[in-house]
Amino acid sequence: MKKSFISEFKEREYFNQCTNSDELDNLMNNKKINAYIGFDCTAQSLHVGSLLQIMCLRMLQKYGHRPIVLLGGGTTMIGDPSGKEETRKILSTKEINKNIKNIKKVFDIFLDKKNIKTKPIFVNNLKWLGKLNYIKFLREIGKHFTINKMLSFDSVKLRLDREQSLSYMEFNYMILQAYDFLELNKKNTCVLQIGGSDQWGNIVNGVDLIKRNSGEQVFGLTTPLITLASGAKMGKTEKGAVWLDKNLLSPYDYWQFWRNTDDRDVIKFLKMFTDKDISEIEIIKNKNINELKILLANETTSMLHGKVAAKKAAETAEKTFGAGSFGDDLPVIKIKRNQLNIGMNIIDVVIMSNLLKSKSEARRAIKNLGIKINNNTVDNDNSNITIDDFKDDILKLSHGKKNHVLFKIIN
RNA sequence: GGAGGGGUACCAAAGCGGUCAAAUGGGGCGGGCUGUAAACCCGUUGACUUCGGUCUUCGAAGGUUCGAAUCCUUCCCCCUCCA
Repeated sequence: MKKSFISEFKEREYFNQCTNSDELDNLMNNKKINAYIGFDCTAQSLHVGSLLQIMCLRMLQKYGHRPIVLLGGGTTMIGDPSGKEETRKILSTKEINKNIKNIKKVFDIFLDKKNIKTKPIFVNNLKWLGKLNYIKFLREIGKHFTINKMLSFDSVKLRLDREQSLSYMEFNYMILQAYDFLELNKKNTCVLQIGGSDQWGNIVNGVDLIKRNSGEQVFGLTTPLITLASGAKMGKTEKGAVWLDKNLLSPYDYWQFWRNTDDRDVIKFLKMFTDKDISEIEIIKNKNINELKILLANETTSMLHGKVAAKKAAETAEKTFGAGSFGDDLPVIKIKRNQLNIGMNIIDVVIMSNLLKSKSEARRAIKNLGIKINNNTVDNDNSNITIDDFKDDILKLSHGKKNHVLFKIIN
């Protein structure tokens, strides 16, 4: 039996809830549909927290459906209260537009634009939300929403239960998102909205609104919130977000992020974030766990940064961790030869490397034997770095096992 | 609007005139073990330092005092109960 979108969606553990799973499956097997996911534009790019949603769009294309990517210039101006404890800071239109432009690049990478039938449609809801007439909107759309029901949605309820303030502006967010769906349904024949589980309330409102407005049945589908085996939320490390943008996070660091996946999450991530067939994953799943992690890192990195970058990252990792050497994908700091004539204090060199932020931290790290030069532990924070510490004009400085920087002499 | 309670480092939470750069727990970072994993153990966790100390920090601004996170005044914010 041929796989369906919904069956694979479930197999890959993308499935959380659906307004009507059977009918949606039926519809998608008989017809190519347009489906949308909205993305928040509060940040300068997307991070792995949005990757599952992006994978959903890819899967739509795989089954011949057309993804609609909504970059919410309008809704970003309001701020979704779902899952948020506090009102977000309000961004200016200028910032939002800049973000949208940069975020779009992510989709240019992940989505196929060649196939005319599944070529993604990009929309910005500011186009319609920005033109709304308040009175007209209240009469036509607002009448379909009861406050009683709105108060029952988690996004609102949780805030109120904790007596955290929720502004009238934010309170309206769900109506705007519902209106987006209606608009896309009318203009782009969109019949499905996908989102994270925290979007369920917003999505259901859209489905209801369309039902009341035109009687048409449309669908909502959500993906689970990914929690790591360790209990933490995925995608945020202490060093910051795992960005899907090489200017914000290098391909090497992206590769490392996946390479360092908890054992217990590896198979799940292979299913979720790679194009490997489920059947293939079933076959290899008992292979050496470290090989699987490397596979995961290679697959995810090639998807985002390309095969060449992934290979380079893998080679650098191999050399750095395996051979105790280094690869050329590590961050490089250039240093002038004449700076080394008198020697440089080790503390200053550590600061220059950006491995640590303050001199105190650097001293502490040295005291804790956490700093290495060319794999030799530094045990004295007074030592000097001179030209003799360089081999072939290169010096590797390490903080811990995983953080390395190369210093390269330029003349 | 009335009556109480509170705002402490990344988070939670002690401290309530000097011994407080501030207990403890979580988180982070480093070390050990290992597999660039988990668990566990150890160290560390404001900045600068000639390693003697110095500087900035306990909601904000003033004040009392030889000396304040700790006492007083004003202001801002949050919570609980009443209207």
